[in-house]
Amino acid sequence: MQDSPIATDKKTEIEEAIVSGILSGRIKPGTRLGESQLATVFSVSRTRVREALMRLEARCIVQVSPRRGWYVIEPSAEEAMMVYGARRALESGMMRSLSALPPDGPAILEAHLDQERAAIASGDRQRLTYLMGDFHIRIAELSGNTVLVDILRDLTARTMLISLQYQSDFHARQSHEGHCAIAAALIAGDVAKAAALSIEHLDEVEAGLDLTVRPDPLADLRHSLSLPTSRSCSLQSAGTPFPTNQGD
Amino acid sequence: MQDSPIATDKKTEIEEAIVSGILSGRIKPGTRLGESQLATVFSVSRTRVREALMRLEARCIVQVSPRRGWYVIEPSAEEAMMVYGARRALESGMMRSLSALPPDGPAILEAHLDQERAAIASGDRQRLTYLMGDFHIRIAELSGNTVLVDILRDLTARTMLISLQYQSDFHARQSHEGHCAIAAALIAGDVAKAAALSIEHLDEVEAGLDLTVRPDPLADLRHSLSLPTSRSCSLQSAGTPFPTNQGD
DNA sequence: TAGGGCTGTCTTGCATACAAGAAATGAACG
DNA sequence: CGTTCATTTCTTGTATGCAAGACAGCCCTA
Repeated sequence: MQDSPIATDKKTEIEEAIVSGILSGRIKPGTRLGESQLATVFSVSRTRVREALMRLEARCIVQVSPRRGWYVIEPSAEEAMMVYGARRALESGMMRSLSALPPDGPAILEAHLDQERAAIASGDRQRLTYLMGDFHIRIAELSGNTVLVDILRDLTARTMLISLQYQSDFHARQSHEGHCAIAAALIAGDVAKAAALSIEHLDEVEAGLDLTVRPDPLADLRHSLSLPTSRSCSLQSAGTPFPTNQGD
Repeated sequence: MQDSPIATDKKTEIEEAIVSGILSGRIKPGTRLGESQLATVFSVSRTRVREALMRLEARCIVQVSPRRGWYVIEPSAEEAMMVYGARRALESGMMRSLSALPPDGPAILEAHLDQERAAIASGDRQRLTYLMGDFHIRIAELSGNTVLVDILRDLTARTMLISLQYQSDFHARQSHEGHCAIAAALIAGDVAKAAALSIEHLDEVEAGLDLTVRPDPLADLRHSLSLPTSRSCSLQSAGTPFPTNQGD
């Protein structure tokens, strides 16, 4: 039951399924999201699929090319830098506001870090990817501010797309250590240090990207040729085109 | 030209018109937004209206009550505090990242402050309301980070709804002075001071609200009775139900 | 008069049909 | 063989129709 994640109400089912796919790295930037295909997969009419896609478009997660199709956003280098910039501003500011951690805060952080360690040990990369992004959301949750959580959730989804597009290799251990340092500072109550570490951490992750070279300079051309992106997207023709139940 | 603002593409026309109405205070929290009415006003079918409303729902600006109707969000006191909290985190973090202002930054800030002064002098409250929120967006624009701008734009719209619902009286002069101080610190290059002033400024504005008393404790009840909110919303029966062209 | 149920009306929810456009295909032609 | 143009197919864009539900008003009853 933990596969079809949360399984919220009918209304946001499709939206959440797509976001979940992105968050766990199953759906890549540039993936085509055909209305009819999704309608078939979810056994609904195009109307509801469109509504979900519209909402995702408002969240800057998908994009429609008029009369051509819906595609998961392929963030440009500029957009990538801006997303990281926004996260630096938001998260550092958030840290500074976290002077009083809730009583169970340390335990929550420790539990999450344990999960990260377990994922590293087991080599479950999809889960690790998800956890790495989720750490920051965990912290936002500690603030008790759901507005902050929602904003950060969207930024995390976009970050995931950026990583998939520009990250040459994933320094899981380095990221994990960054998380540990931030958590330690927070638990120690040193919010200024936590803020500084957050900026540093995001800088590191951003530095791990290769933004100077476009990962797929022929992306536009490929689109005109209707080739998915660089590799197959598996949404196009596979028997189970939308593996929402994959992963943990 | 500043009335029907931007008048972007056909696709976001309805959405932007509603947001613009909120930003200038013409549309109040709790206002009912009937699909058919909007469809008539914009001379389109309900389909496109629904799409616009869905996008606005994703931005936490409107809300649908199943089979009853769409309403502009009436932020709860909790949500109000969280929005201000998010803005404090975001804006203070943003200030600290603004070490290098663009060359025309000071001029832009001064020009905006002049507009605020002019609006105060002329007593054009609608325009003043709009400008007060827009100041913060101006600063985000100085960062050159459109991601930040978009996030702050949505938060500003929500802030506007909060103000309309909870602000007993509008201390325009005090807010203006806060803006002046922030601008001065930014121009002087003292980002830490600008960050501190931002938090202070938002605290002041939040303190100006009356969050302890629900402005309309019977809101839910009224809804069940299908009375708009507390007063008439003018969208229901007026001849020109949706005055998008009103205001400056 | 107060309460309960029925019915009419108005709303959104959702599916479907068709229009409009883009891109791929293939044929004709130089 | 390469190019151009018509056609065919596939996609989204938009409107419309009908179903489902909520609410208001009314009548009926006790």
